[in-house]
Amino acid sequence: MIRRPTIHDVAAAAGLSKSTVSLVLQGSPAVHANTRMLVRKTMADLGYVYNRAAAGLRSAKVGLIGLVINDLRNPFFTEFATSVQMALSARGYATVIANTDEDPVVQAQVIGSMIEHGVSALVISPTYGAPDAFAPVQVPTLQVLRHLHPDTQRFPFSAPDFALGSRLATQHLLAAGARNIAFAGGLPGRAITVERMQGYVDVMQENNLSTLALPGRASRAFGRQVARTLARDHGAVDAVLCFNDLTALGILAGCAELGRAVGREFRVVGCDDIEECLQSFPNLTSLRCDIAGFGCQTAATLLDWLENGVSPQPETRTPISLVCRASSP
Amino acid sequence: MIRRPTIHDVAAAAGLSKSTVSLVLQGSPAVHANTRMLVRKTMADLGYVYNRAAAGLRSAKVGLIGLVINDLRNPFFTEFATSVQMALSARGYATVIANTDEDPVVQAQVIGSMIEHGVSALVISPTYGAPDAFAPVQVPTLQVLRHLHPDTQRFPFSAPDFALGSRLATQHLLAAGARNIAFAGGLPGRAITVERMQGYVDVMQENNLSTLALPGRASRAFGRQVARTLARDHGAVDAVLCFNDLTALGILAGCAELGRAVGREFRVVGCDDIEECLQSFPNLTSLRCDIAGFGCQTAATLLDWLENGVSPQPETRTPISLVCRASSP
DNA sequence: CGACCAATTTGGAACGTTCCAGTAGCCATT
DNA sequence: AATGGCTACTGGAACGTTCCAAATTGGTCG
Repeated sequence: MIRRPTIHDVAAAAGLSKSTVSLVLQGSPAVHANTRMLVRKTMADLGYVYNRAAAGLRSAKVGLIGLVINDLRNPFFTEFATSVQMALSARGYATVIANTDEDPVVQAQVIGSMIEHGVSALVISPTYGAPDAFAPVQVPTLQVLRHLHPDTQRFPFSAPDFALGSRLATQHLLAAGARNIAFAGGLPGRAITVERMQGYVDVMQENNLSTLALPGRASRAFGRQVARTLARDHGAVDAVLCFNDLTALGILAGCAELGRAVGREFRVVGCDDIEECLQSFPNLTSLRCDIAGFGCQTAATLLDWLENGVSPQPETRTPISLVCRASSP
Repeated sequence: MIRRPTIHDVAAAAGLSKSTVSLVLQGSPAVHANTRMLVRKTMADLGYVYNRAAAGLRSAKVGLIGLVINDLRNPFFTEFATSVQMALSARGYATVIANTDEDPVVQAQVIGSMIEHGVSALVISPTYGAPDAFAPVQVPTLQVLRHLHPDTQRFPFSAPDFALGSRLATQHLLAAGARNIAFAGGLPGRAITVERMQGYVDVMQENNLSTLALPGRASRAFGRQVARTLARDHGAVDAVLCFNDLTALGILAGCAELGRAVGREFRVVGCDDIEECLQSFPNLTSLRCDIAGFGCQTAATLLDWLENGVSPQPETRTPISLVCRASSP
């Protein structure tokens, strides 16, 4: 493995000074077009590659952005992470992605490591139970999807408007004729659970209907279990609104297993509108929050902050809409 | 945002030289225990954070590892990527993850960007159609899951033994009584498709049975379409072996839609054994390749190469086993 | 007491870039 | 012919580490 050529080698080969080569790298208009071309050609000939670490040392910006995700295996977060990463990549930034698996210890470690690597900014979808996770952070940081740190001035927060979403979904179910609507999934006590339930609770109360919450891990396995629980203990329930699509898809699987039809008699609505909603049977009604768009927007906001100093709004809510499909006709 | 303290500041505050502080940082046994403690304490007091970029400049190793994935949205690859990342993270390396979305242009760009960032090594699950993608790579690089670059001496290859897997699956279906077995999914002509079909084709020929291939994108949507095609045009087919689990799950959804029972009369087998196999209805028989374990092993192999100079085998195949579930009793 | 040794600590030169304060050359203006 | 103002380029100091050779300390031995 031979030493890779540096700016000096390029300069020497082109008969110029390293400063001129550096200017070319930065696209400075001060260098003559001919010189620029000569430098470019020399670089290509020598197989020169830019060393960002060295550049960052001097200019204190490395073009690296950290993305910390609490559960990367969940397709909702995968979609978010990939869209952020691809948007950043298109703007010339590299993304360090890390999965914390909802573990505060891992999260602290990962954030520390990213800071050591000199990331210019962070996007964090935090794990609960680690309120001090943001403590060591000095760089611009966005908290997304989950509102953990109270100081949204320092750590602007953005997420889809889940409360509105569950309101829309509940109204839709009522309009379709359902009366005994349950809410399934979401660990009890967590802010995100409260938020995703909010609209449901409000609308049910406005209509003097009683609520039924079945809290639990927002997974397929739990959804499947919910299908059984409902069939056994809550025969009157005629619709379920779910914390997320995974739970809803689990319920669909559970109903298939029990031989229970989903549709007119028993309606299921998910949340997030992951791609699979279109591929399940029956197709799943869901709340579309355009997570890919949300990811792109997150990337854009961050770069605007980083490059142009435009401070983001302390709190942003993006729109959410209901996509009606066969699981709740 | 104030300048963060450096090794010099720590040294000054502790009344020592920067060299001593550096030695402490590297855990050198040459420094006295008391001195070490003093330095540690001073660092904590000042809120010192290590600057890896600067260190890497001198020592030419940054502790960054690049992970390039062709389709991060596919749960199979997500599982792989997260397990690699978490294994590396546990050993103190940070991981730059990028999704190429099967786009050779994006792939070339992200590999270039990673090299600029000075990654110490790369793990690439490559996109087809970009045979020169590895050209600019000077660092230790593993190609995983897909065999693209022929020079496995330079770019060692490892993957589960898919050909063996499809052999096992086909034998299982034959033993269960199926005779008209189709193979669904996988883009025609690609090495990975040929490989995943290999065992199927071999076993069918050994038994003088004719094969039926239904090539296509290995997605849920395609699987669903396959279910329709089979019902309409190939009534005699009594079992399907799939390129991957997504295709198989799509078939399950398609069958549910058509009201066709999956089980004794019509058997479905997937490949990869993603988590969802246990949550589908009916539960999906699949080929377990322990992708999480494969990810950990990949990380271990890479670090062994990087840290101890142990060159990996040019080609490694990891075991694969059949997990029999309700979709093919 | 001087020499020698081991255990610690230290100063300065890298590493590959950017940034700043120039310099050189050229042309137009006085 | 001197001055000023461009444009294009340049030399050297910085950035925060690591690495190496060398210096310092405190013993021990003859």
